Amino acid sequence: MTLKDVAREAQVSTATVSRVINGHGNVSEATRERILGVAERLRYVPDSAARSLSTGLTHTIGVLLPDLYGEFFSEIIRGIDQAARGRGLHLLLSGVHGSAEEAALAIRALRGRVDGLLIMSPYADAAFLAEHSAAETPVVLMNTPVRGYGHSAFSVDNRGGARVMVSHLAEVGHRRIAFISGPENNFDATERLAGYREALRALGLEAGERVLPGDFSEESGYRAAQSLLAPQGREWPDAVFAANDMMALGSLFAFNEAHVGVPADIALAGVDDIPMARFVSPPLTTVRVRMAELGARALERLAAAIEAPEATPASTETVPAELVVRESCGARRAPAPGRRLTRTRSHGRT
Amino acid sequence: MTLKDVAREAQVSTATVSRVINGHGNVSEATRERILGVAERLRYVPDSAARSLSTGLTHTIGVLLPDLYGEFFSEIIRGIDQAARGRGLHLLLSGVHGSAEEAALAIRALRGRVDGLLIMSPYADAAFLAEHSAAETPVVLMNTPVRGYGHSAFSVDNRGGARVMVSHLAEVGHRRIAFISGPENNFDATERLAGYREALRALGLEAGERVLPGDFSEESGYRAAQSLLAPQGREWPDAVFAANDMMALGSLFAFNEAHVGVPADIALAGVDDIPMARFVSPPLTTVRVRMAELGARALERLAAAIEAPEATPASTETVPAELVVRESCGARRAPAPGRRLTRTRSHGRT
DNA sequence: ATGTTAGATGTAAACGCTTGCAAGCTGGCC
DNA sequence: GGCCAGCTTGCAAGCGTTTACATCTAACAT
Repeated sequence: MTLKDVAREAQVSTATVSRVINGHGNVSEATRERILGVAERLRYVPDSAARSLSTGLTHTIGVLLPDLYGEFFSEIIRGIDQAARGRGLHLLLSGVHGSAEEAALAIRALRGRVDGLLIMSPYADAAFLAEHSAAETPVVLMNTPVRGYGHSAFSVDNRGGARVMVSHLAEVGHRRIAFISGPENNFDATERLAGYREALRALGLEAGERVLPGDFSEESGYRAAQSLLAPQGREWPDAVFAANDMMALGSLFAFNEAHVGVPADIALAGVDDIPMARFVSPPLTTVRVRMAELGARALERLAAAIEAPEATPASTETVPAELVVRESCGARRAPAPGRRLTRTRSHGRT
Repeated sequence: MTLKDVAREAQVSTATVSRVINGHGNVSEATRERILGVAERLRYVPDSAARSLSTGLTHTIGVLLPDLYGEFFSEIIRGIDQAARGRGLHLLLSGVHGSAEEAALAIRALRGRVDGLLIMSPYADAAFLAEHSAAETPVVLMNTPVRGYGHSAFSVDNRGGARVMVSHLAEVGHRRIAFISGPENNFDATERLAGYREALRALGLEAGERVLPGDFSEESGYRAAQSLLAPQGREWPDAVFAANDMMALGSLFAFNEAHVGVPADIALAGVDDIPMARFVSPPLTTVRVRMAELGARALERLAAAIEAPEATPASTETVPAELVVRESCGARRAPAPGRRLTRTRSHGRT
């Protein structure tokens, strides 16, 4: 069923049908209704490929993510989808796992398929985009190190989040605050580390600075905590701030094993607010980053840039991170009432 | 940069360029290389809208999911993406939140944009599809109650998984096995319930049958467990099998609160193997459903149906569910070594 | 009665690509 | 030398829409 069929059946030209379908004016009420009737009867649905070819618009935006795995990205996608739905846009998803080359390929393959690109990839710097994406395609970057190169960018305020956490720990009374860092080449990780250092400086706590290597894995957090407890004579810190929750959990395991009380003996905090953070014992104080919001806002901006490129100059925005205070940092004297996992008395059969 | 530009520059017709770009034979090596050179120099990238219009192929498949939220769907998407990437297919994602109407709209909007549809939606029954999707568009259903209506379908073996779990619980020695059910109108939930009942029957344990209402929420699991413990005179079951892990966790909380030892006093099991299942104490015995695999297989089938519709009759397949034995069911006498949350001695400040 | 105008509709080109068919060319064969 | 086969290339007609422009109609002003 094409436009032509409808036109023939309704005894009008394709132009008129097109006008009716697209709600352009200048069609008499009588014909409009006749055409609508025929279209309905014939179950006519416009072919979007043809439409795209003709108008140059796809009403689709490409989403490039480093991976489609896990809570983190599903949150972003959720935010993007919600915003896209509101604007009648479709989402073309592409998970770029490995190399820059793969990312380049993905971008190329999206050419002509999308009106704009939402990119989250460590490779997406200005040069890369200039090289691989069509100049006229609006691009919005998410959480990339690059800034101000003609593309809008949205980032989570990792640095600010880390600062707030350190301030909080200090406020609760901790002076020597250690940090378990993330992968060295990871943007989030380096920002969090920078925030940690900045805060220490601002609070005059540099003396207590101590950075332990980590790679965001639970395992690395576990090892970092162990190394902290190792009897090398050096004093334990008052608090351990892990660059993400998984490492904080790893540390928690290590502390538990060593019978080091959290937060009694050492306070603990992480970043991300993964679902598990609420469930462990003690519940983990952390920093919440609203990935869905980031996704939604990035899409909004991209949509604006598509509609009015001139009116939408490139900008860099930051999504705030919020402090989530639970018990692991020692701020709360009393544990939350009731339902917590480690209310468990040691059960049988051990 | 269009085909035409390349053709002009290379002094050949657009037909020849097209043949080279698409790797069709019958082009002399000399021209081929010249054209490739020009295309490279001009940074020519074929416009996919035009290509789609001409060939009727989009190399894109539409994915309709009930929601984009959470671990569950991100797993499916990951599986689909991986398989799609392997076949050079793109993914057009659509989260259908609410009504059947919304789903219909989404399907319509995808018309002409995709070569096939991967649908997971309670509304996607045969009549619905006949009504809203183009007859010539292959459709593969995921986890829907509908079967055998001309569309391929993939489901998780919820029923089998539940049976296996019950058998396992019985094997470990539990006779009275209670079940916390999921929402009544949920396909997964009803299948799991059916599996539970079947297994009970098969094992001659009907006497111990006891079904408690639940709705997949942690809260409902908590309440179910409480009602189980309520001193109404009725005996506790030996084991509680929750239709999903979240409810099992809720139950665990309730048992902990009541100082009922798991698995010493009551065994516990769930379904889903959510990440947290490994981390709680005792680690939760559960049934793992490989959603990524389901997604990947569904996509493979859809791709096959697109390439050779005739050679790919509709079929219904089931992705197996695996038993994951941890400690909550009482099967393991000794807890896993080392790193478990509740090794924690009760820490200070409580 | 004629010119003017605005609204309704049609005509046809364009969007960028693919592909069936035709045409040109080469060399080999009788 | 003529013919055929086979390879290379070009021509041009689509694919389904949109849209600038042209045309037509009727009402209205003069």
